[in-house]
Amino acid sequence: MTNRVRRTMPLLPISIVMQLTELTARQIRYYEEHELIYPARTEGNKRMFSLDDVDILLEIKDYLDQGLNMAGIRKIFDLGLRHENVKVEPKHISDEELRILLREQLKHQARPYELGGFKQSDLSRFFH
DNA sequence: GTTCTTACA
DNA sequence: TGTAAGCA
Repeated sequence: MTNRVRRTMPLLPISIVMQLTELTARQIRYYEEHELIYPARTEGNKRMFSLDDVDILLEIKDYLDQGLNMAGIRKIFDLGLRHENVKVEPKHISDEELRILLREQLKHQARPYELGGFKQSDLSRFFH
């Protein structure tokens, strides 16, 4: 079984995802509504989330903590700035790729300081 | 008991 | 976003 299948396989009910991400059911459904995640459905119409979904939700939570609203988050995803992690095996990452990854990581970790004190309304200006 | 949709504050 | 109603 490929890793991709493992990550995209719908396995988790919303209750588990809530604990894993510390997001409310309302929020999780809201992000699905905005097409940031695409959970599968059971015969009984229950949502089933994949590990990829959880990963994306955790990333969304990061942006939320940084004060971004839906508009800002959507912009980041649409722009393809998403941290599409673990897509490559660590062994196959070249030194150059590793430098780029670390640079991106530092860039994002630095964001809280750069944006400290700003309110959601302020931040949204950069994503309108 | 849990999740779903819809709707209101 | 939280919460409540009415279902499945």
